[in-house]
Amino acid sequence: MATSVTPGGRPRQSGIVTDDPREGIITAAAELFAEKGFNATRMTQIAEASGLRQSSIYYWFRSKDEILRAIMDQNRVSLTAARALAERQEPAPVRLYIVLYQDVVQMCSAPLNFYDLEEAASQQPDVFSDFHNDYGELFEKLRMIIEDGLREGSFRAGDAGDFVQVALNLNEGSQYRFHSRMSTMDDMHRYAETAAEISLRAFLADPFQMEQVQESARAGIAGFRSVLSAEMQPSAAKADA
Amino acid sequence: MATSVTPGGRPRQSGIVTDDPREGIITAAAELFAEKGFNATRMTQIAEASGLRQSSIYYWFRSKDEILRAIMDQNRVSLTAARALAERQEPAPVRLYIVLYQDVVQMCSAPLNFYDLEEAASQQPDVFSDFHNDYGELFEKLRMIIEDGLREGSFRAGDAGDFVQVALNLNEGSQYRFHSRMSTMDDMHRYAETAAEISLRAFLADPFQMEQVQESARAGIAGFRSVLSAEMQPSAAKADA
DNA sequence: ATTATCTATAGATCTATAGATAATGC
DNA sequence: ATTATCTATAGATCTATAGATAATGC
Repeated sequence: MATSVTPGGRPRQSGIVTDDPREGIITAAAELFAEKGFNATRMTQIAEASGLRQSSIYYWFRSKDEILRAIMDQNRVSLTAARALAERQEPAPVRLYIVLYQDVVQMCSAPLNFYDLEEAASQQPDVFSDFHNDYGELFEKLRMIIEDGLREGSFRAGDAGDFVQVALNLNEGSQYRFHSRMSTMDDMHRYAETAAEISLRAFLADPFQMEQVQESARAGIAGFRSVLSAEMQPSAAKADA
Repeated sequence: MATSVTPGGRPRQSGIVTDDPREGIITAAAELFAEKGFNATRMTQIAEASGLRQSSIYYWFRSKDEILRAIMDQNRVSLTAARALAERQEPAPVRLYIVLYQDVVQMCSAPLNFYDLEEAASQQPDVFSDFHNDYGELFEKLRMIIEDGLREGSFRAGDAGDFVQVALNLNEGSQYRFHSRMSTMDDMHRYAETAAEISLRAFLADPFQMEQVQESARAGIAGFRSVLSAEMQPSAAKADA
């Protein structure tokens, strides 16, 4: 019902023709949200960017929030990585590095500023309930990995929950920076490595093992991309209800 | 002109009497901004909280932004600590720890979410120009301390600018967390120590010296409070122009 | 006369709805 | 008849201004 291949309808004033108006709106909105933030983006701007008049957006989406919701669905949190890694055999530090790295990459390259999402989620708990669930699950998975590491003796003594909290605060602070002043993909990946490294150095029982950890993690990430991209693509496969 | 001791004027509908309405508005606004953020706080709410009608605020402040500005002036960034420590004799790691710790404490206990301030500053560069200046200066002072440490050999090799960036991202991500879910003063200080420790562990050439660094830093912070409170109180001394 | 408040409202801005209109396909 | 757009605008919300009003002090 959503996706249509030109069955009719009044032509657009702008002349722009599209296979999938819904998708076009999502793309345009995502870009604008990334640039200005959700609240500061106007429906008029989204409409203009997708070649429609303001009110025509409401033919495809019930509200501005529903657009946010749709974008969010396309950008599932870095849970995928965390789920897969939580129960793997590799040493805890390597698993932790991979998840933290992926988390930064995912948040930085997502169209939405994490804090904006969080705000929307707390203002409308019903519509965005899975946001909190996902966040909670990510937190728990990270905690599990850290507890594994504590048991193995690869992390220094400390409260696992505190470790998770600090690492996530660093990641979130990082994505905020990257969202407000954009830079290249390459810089982003470099930075994601730095951020993951910082957390790990701070947690490792023997920080001098950092290089080994990083090396294994890099290998892991490379071998992991296939798994991730396989699980992350349902956005392309979904259309109508 | 601002401060007045009841010289007349129409009585308030609320009955509430104040020595210094301006100050009352600032306090009420600060609390609301902290709770809901700047944009989500309404002039009506500020008015209600200070016992006035909405439009009466405009007798004391030209605009909502001017209230923000006034609050900001009372809460000078943690530059004070950075300035004082940048040129001290103590080892670089100790100085870095102290500044990072103070930075977290200051931002977490400030009425304003740092990111809100930053947004206001970038939307109105003229009114908030010193915000960017201060941020730049803090960044530079931190870089200097880290470069000192690199020269001394107390930090592992790396780009000083990257170190500063990561440490600040962690601190800012932390203050955001503390601003959205409030907790006790005690928790905050404990957390500030954790955050400073994380950055230091990640930067130290020999992470096993962390305990010594922390011990010296704690002593330094204690002996430092007098200096800080002496320099931080001009907010009390300022009244009219 | 001066000061500090009040009430009322202009004016700006934005989301969302109502109802008209211009295509297609039957 | 159905679909997808359009134009027009209601309705909500918020900041800021205009002008009236109620105190004080001279």
